[in-house]
Amino acid sequence: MAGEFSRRTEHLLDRAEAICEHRGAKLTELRRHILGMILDGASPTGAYELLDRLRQSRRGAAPPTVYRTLDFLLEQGLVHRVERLSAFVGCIAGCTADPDGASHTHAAQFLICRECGRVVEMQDHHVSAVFTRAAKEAGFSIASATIEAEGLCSTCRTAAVERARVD
Amino acid sequence: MAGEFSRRTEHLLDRAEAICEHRGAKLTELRRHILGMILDGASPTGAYELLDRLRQSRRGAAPPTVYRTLDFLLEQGLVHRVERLSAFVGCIAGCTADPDGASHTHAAQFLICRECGRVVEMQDHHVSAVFTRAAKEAGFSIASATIEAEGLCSTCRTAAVERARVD
DNA sequence: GCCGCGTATGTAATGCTATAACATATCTTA
DNA sequence: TAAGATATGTTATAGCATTACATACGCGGC
Repeated sequence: MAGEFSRRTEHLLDRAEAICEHRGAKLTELRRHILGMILDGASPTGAYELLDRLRQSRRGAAPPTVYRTLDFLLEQGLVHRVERLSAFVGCIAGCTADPDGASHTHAAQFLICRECGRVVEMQDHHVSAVFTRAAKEAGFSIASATIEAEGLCSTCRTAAVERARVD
Repeated sequence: MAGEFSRRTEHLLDRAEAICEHRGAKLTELRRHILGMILDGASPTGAYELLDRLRQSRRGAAPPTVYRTLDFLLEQGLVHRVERLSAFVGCIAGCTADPDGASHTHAAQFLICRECGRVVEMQDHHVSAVFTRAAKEAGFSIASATIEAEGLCSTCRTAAVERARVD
């Protein structure tokens, strides 16, 4: 089964496995397989798409198979959920963290282009820090944050401006 | 039908109606009814809960009835969608905006308490501004942003600390 | 070794959220 | 009043997620 994923993905999987082990958690074959599919994907992947692909090698796979695995990966900070897409992406920071490091949560922001559908991930610490601080001032302690936006990526914005100019 | 909602809600509905009219949009009876239910609710309301309540007065109501109306209200900036809850809350800023004012979008942040389920809405301009600027630096222009968090509200946090102390 | 327990996965059914596609009604304005 | 635009009704279906219970697997203590 080795070589099933890209070299980069396999490398990340190895690191993720080491991180889990260090935490007393197990990146089982199933979990590794699903994390691999997510990491290998160019864009966020839906649970049922993961299920379809999983079924190619695992006959009896059903929704709980996938959702339980996703819960595990989310808990371990190995993947993010993009709320607006109900889809999942790998968390590179989570997969490459120092096993001795403390926190499991890696703040990320997602930008979704309306036009081309592409999703850009940002890891702007300042953005999450400002939000965390504002929440704290309201007496609220954040366990996990969702920061996402829909709009136009630079390419599509340029194209839109161009179209407007021609009209 | 007047007096169906709280005084405050009826007032907001009147303002929302004026705003729509000024924009050349119509806050029809159906739209007013659904917006009223949302504004009257203490916490975010799901589409199917709105549907159930709507059916008490409108026999043939079906999911599209509600979702189309929600689309309209979202477009007009009269309600927000809380992604993590798949639920809707009224946008006070949107309902009380100056009809001559420009933008329809009012940036809001939502804090959802894990313990008590309560949802706090913040309108911290700085938070959204920082996010918008960070996105812009990545070449991305934001049309609409989602900024939400799950965690503990001040009350539940205090209670949790108390419990920990006793143990 | 094997028993018991905790963890992980299999399996079937169901619930919740949202949209597609087409029909009908209402409103506007020329 | 006819024509077009907007709003709503109606039926069906798609997509996302969970519940509940059964089975298998791994591992420490006896």
